[in-house]
Amino acid sequence: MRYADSHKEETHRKVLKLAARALREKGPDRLAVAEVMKAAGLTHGGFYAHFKSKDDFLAEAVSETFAQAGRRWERILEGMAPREALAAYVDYYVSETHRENPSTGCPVVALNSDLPRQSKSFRKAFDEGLKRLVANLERRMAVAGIEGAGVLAPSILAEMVGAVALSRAVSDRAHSDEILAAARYDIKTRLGIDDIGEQAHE
Amino acid sequence: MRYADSHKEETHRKVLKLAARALREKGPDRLAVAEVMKAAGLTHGGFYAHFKSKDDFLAEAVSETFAQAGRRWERILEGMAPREALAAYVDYYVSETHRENPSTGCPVVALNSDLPRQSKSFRKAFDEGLKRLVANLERRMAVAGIEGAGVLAPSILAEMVGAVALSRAVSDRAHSDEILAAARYDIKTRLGIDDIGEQAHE
DNA sequence: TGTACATCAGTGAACGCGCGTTCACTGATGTAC
DNA sequence: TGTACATCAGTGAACGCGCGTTCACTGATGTAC
Repeated sequence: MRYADSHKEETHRKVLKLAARALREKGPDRLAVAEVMKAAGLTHGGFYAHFKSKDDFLAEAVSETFAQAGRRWERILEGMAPREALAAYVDYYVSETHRENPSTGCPVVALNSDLPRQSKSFRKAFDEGLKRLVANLERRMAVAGIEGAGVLAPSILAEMVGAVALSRAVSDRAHSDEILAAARYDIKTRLGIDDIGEQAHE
Repeated sequence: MRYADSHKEETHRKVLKLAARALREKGPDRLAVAEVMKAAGLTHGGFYAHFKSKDDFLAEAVSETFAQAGRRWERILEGMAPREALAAYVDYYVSETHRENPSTGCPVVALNSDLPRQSKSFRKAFDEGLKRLVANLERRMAVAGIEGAGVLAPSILAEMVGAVALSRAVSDRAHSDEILAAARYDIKTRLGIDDIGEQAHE
């Protein structure tokens, strides 16, 4: 069975795409090589034709999680006015939907506490993805006319990450919802956009 | 070798104490039963005289991490006036020291992203510990005369957790320090105690 | 007071399983002549 | 135009290791008589 020239590359991408989801759901240690290959319709033996080691593979998968999340944001916020986009960003990030779906959500929430225990290459890939994520948020804030976006952006992200992480940890649904609502309110107030989006309807 | 009546209980406590540190450092999956027993000066075979399973053991260890952290706070803030204690709480939580020492730090930062992948008993123990942590913070806020402490406490914790988690993820030291400083400033402003502690000296 | 037995925290060998990694092989197709 | 050979993505058996778990055993001391 000979394949088209692009076939191997396509398989590589397919495996990575699936891995990026599984990584956020299972974490780096519980994500099994054989399992991901099976999900892609392949056997585990072929894995090493695509990746040097599980470590290398994980680093690529981490980058892919950030890339996926980045594309997702572009898609959701496309065409929105800067302030509306920023408000929507907060509303989507700090949402019940995000809480319920780690595998398609932000890798920072899904992987932050695994980070210090992982390999150098894993942490490097995460660091780079995080840097781009923050830069992106900062740009959106600057475009929306927020002052001091450079200092504020990581702080805003910290609050969003913490809120979603806590909301996942709390078993009581109502309490979990409250945490998210309180965070949305506070963040949008800090950004001066508490007149836009969900908050305004409540 | 027959032991004193309290011997087994002491061993149990000793193992748990060590486990609580190792858990925050290595995470639940990389924490090996044999390793913890060895650290306590025992062999792995004796483990099951103390714990029904690794799962049970982990749940106990989680509770112990929250208990340790709780006692630590009591010790540090003992005798302080309410507002000073609250400011010190924020300064200690959102600090470089906390960032550098996961094994003695807050379990919420150290374990939050592992949580959804762990057993029910693990999550239950975490949930209970978290509830007490939030209640404690809320009480300290109320005593310090903060309005709406009930809604504010989890939101404040979210920001603290997120800031320390992010500071651990960012490789650039200066940038990581900035994240913590920005979070301290924002949190203390939200609490109306930005005139106390580190912030005031900067 | 002395002897046989019960108790029980801890020992260490062994088992089974999951998983990362290796490697000889497959089989379809392109290429050389 | 046909034949021999090279290519190469993917296969699947096998290996080794770490780790959770089990279990027969140890050995010091308390207790019964």
